Amino acid sequence: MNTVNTRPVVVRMPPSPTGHLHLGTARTALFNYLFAKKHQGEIVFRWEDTDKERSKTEHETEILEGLKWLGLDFEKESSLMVRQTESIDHHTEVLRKLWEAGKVFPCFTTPAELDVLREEAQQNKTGFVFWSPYREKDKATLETEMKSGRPFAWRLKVEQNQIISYIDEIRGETSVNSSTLGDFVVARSDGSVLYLLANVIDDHEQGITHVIRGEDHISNTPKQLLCWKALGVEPPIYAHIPLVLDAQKRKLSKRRVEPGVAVLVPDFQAQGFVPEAVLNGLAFLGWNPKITTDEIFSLPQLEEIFDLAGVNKAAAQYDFEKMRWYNQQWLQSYSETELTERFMDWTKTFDADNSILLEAHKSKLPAVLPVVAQKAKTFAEFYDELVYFLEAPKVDHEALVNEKMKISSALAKSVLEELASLLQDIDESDFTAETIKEKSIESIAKMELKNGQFLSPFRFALSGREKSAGPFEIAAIIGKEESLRRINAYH
RNA sequence: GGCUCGUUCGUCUAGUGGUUAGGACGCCGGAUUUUCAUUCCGGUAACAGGAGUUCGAUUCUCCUACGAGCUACCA
Repeated sequence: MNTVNTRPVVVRMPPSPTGHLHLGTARTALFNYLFAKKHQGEIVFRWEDTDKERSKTEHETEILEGLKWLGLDFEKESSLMVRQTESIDHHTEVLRKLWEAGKVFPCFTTPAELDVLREEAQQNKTGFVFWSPYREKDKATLETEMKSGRPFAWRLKVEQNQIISYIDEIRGETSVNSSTLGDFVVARSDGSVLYLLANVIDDHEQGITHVIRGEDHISNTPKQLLCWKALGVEPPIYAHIPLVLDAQKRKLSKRRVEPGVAVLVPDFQAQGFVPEAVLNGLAFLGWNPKITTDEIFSLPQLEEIFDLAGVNKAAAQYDFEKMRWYNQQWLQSYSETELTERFMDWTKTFDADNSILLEAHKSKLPAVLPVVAQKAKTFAEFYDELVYFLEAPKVDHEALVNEKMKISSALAKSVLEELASLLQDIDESDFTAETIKEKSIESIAKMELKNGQFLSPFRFALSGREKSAGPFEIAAIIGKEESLRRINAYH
């Protein structure tokens, strides 16, 4: 299955700057990047910007920046960065040579006529295959026809009834009969070359050895192989990676996904994912290292173990929950200071309102954030969990009462009084979660209470919540003075 | 409709001509915890169907079913 190829590896990354940075695009970029790294190869980054209507520079920026955020710095890593529009003249030149060589021909069948034929094929329940009546006309006739100004399209003269087969690095051998292809269009009348051919010309020009792209291009491959043949050069190795599907098993698209589910790289940024996690999750969508069951890998580690053989054939359904899990794993792997730094950076751009408050409490964050990271999976969920560390909750006497736990208003009051003196007695320097816990247990025994009867009012007075981080941790983090202030607020 | 590709727990996947078909997410239960979460332990659940090859097929072959992609003078 391995095609012997002694040339140094050259892959390419050819995005169209016509939209946002989609998960699928990012994954294709990742796989190309990893493959190149693994084989000490080169990367050609090519903007396929020939669609002038839809190509936008802001998309270019977003795509490049988004990839860079993920850790894939193509500006730095690419041996060549080009725009397809720069080679338009060259495309036209190649087309002219193909015409001279009799590989392509002008076809004067009009779009309207083609529509009729398509309709017919549809009704006869056969595939629409078009063999142009102009394919066998002699050159001189066609030349004069062209000069007449009649509109035409350039078509490749496809040999009939030929088996076109190739070995896909991921799927093995696949073959198609050229009879199902017909003479397909490769350029417009004005000589502007279409994707199918332009792509091949560029790949050739740039010495691409491996084309790693999405499965949605699989049916283009036989046609492109024919283009390579017309050019008279050896084609590269093709590898088609499986599609990413949504919950309905359709090609993943931002539009069809449930609200809150991130699909575009900017979505992940806004929700407070860390790039390592997104990249990690992306790598495992349709790929598996096989030699281990570990699933947490950094980019450098992936560079080591990545192998096209580990890429799956079947399309993979996208699971946002698992992405969130990857994020939590990464969040928990950071040191206090790193977590704080990353979180603060994130709030500055994505949560500016709270950023100011957080900045004011910055010194507390290293202690608070690791606790928060146990509960929240993304930065966007952090604030809600850490706000009570920073600001005193509202006093609410009634919420202290809990019939189920047998906490009466009077009991709550005495618990908080006990707590106040308990905390007061602990020395500032010894105000740790452990000590507070120790003393609390003594008080619980002394008052002959159940743990919950004591700790529930404790938790609520500090956090204003029934569910929160542990009261000992909160107290230790906010400190003696603030803890007492919150408890005494109930007097 | 035509062409092409694909099919192992709900999801991502490992795996082999003979395995108790393994791991992860999710879910459920238990332990720890005052709670939620974390952590630890345990559980749930899969080889699409049929035929063939074979002593034996989840694994090899064929057929069917289902799914998806493509089907532009877009990329």
